[in-house]
Amino acid sequence: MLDPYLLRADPESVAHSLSSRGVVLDLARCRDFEIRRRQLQMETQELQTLRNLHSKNIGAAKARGEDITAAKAEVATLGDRLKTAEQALDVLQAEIESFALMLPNVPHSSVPYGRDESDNVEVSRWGTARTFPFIPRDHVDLGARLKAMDFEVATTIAASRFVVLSGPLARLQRALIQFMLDTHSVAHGYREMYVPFLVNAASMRGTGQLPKFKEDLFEIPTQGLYLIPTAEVPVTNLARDRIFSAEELPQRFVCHTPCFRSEAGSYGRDTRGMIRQHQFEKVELVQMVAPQESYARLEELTGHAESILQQLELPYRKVALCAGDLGFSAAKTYDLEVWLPSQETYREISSCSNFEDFQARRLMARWRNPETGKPELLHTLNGSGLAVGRTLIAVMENYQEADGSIGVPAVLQAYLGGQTTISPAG
RNA sequence: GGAGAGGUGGCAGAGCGGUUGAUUGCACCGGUCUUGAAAACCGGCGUGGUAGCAGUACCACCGAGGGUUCGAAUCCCUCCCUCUCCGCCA
Repeated sequence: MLDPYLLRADPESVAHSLSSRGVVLDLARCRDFEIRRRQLQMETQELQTLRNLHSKNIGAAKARGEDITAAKAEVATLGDRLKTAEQALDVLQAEIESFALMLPNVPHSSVPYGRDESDNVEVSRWGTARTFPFIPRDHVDLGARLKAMDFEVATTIAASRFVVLSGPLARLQRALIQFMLDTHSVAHGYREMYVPFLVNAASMRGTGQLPKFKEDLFEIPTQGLYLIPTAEVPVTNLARDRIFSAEELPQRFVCHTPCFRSEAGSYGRDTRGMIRQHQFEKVELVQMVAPQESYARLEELTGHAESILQQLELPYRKVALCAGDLGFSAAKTYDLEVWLPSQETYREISSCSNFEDFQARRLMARWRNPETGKPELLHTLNGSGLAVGRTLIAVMENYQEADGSIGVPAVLQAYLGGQTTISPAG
């Protein structure tokens, strides 16, 4: 959520900032909200003051043993007027809030200008794509030859966009998760977390999935719960309604969870293979930090995600999202894109964002600023470190051999009991 | 699932219809004393909002939401959560 003061005091500047991401702010509506809110609130408070005054006098009179029936009659109509004013104010404030909840975050000044994906700016590249003396297969073919990746049976068990992994690929996926968790917790200093995979509506609102993106979620209406689309939701909500001391920051968490997404808006896109599934594994990095250091932390966190790709020796590039391609809650985002030989292109495998105080305001996640002594909103960040399903694909495709076997990256061999290759025969 | 108890400030814990935003203790911050520290003593110490240049004034908040009342932390209703015992269960 945007700063309500700013929205009130200077809606023009908010409108200008949002226009860079193609969002038009209804200025007339903002001004109308402000005028009505101010008037109703003052009226309500005046009536409350009056009522409190009368009630105190009645209390005092009663204590003196005086007759209070006349005084009571005098206040009789006040209650109704107050109730009317309070209700009108409630209605208006709810209207203002639901309006504000639909507004996306303001892009940071360093975010490149642009309308969509094609305007994103490549920041760097790492590694070189292997040249194959044969035509590289995609992960679907490779998985089928290993008899370890089955989309058809998943459809009979659940629906399309699910997969069943077995044997060496199920184990390889587990090895990737272990490797990522170990790296981030031991080498990078994140605290490993295990959290609920179902969360309530308040948590979804806190990180920005609700109210605007309800259709992207899997919902359990009978329980009032939602399946998490990313560990970002439960982990960031650890800071909800909390005030951290300066010494407690930064809070840094790493968490592996399955992620559930309805992919409502992507019919027909990436229908082949494991690129886009309703359920996938992800290791997520989350930080809660003091505002003045959040952009330095974004660079750091992105570097932590990059180190996984580097250790797996997977070629990738780092891209700064342009304003028009930014997610709803993000002020700045780097995407990491891994090289997929079968598609001869880079595909997103991690998304690292600084949300500034956008999520913190919804969450009431704060820290006590030593300079002011006051609780102030902190900044939240997160990034995939990495999307495990897509990492599995990338390893399979980049490490494949002509006979359909797959080399095991050196850093994963210890997690596979020293195994160096996965082959169809075995 | 059955039976009971309870949710109050950073923590502990009073208050159970009136001047209580809330006794007290601990923690925390400032001061006196001390060579320094501790102890003792004095003072301060929640959050959000409205008006104002400001000092300040006012409003709201005692799990959440409704209700009763001139007036609710205190009474009533609904919901959420926690604890204890029994049952069931990975």
